[in-house]
Amino acid sequence: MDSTEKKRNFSRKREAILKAVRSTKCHPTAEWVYRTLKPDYPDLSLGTVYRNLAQFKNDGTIVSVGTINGQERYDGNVTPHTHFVCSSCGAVIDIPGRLIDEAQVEKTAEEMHLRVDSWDVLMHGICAKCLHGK
Amino acid sequence: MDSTEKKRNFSRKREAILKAVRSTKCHPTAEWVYRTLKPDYPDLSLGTVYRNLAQFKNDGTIVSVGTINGQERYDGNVTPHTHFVCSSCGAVIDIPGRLIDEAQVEKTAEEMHLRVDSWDVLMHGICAKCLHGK
DNA sequence: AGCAATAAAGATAATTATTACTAACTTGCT
DNA sequence: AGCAAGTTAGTAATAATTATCTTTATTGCT
Ligand SMILES: [Mn+2]
Ligand SMILES: [Mn+2]
Ligand SMILES: [Zn+2]
Ligand SMILES: [Zn+2]
Repeated sequence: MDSTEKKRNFSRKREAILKAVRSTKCHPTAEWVYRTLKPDYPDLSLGTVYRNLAQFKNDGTIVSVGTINGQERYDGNVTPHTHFVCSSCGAVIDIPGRLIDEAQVEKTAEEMHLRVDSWDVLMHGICAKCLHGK
Repeated sequence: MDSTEKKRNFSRKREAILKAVRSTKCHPTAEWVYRTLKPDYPDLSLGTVYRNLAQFKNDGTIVSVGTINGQERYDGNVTPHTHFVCSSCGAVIDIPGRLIDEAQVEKTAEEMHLRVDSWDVLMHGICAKCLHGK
């Protein structure tokens, strides 16, 4: 048995939080998850959302896109893909594929004596909606 | 003349801040710049560092690597390159090259009706120093 | 079902990075 | 030197996230 593994009880709210993150493509913030669930879970606490998101991120159930405009953005889609961030409205949009040469990453890692666990590509620019005036 | 352009006076401290960012490969935080300059500029204020870094970033004089462990990391090297973040010690290390297929980015941008201004590749893992026990 | 052990949550306080404010000080120009 | 506009120090205010602590919920067992 692994001494680092922690027993985890079932939690209705934790399930709801995971479901909420997985239900959207908007790459939500903790705040978004909180606001979304609050009507159905009136006694939900923001701390609970933060705590569980951190937990899910920690064990790889969800992933973080990074901090955009001061807020961490999460993603329930853990299959590797690329992200685009709109500098105007802050939207985070999925781009299919990795756009990167995996073999070259491996080579670079070896050359520089690094252990590479993951990588992400973040594109910046203006989204279609913001480009079209409205 | 462009009405958006603002007159800017010379400032000894602003020059020092830029020089400090350019002098290192550590991808410093505002705090690091402040601590580094403080001995030579005893009345330097942290707000001044933040204000000028934001300004430099804004007009492209320096660039931001993103927010790592809650702190924005800057880079005086504006030629496109890749970054590696050590999950253990937080070091940000330069990786030469872009590792990405520029033509494919262009194609994707057009297909999805996005205007892509820039992109960065961020690798995560364990750095050489942390891998070797110490 | 009742119960003890412990995990999870709610409420709130604390922390931390960053931004805003304002009076005093510089700079660029005449 | 004298003025207008830009910049700073010092400090207060924000805002996201984390920690704490008490209460509640879940689990495994009798
Ligand atoms: Mn995504
Ligand atoms: Mn760099
Ligand atoms: Zn947009
Ligand atoms: Zn390291």
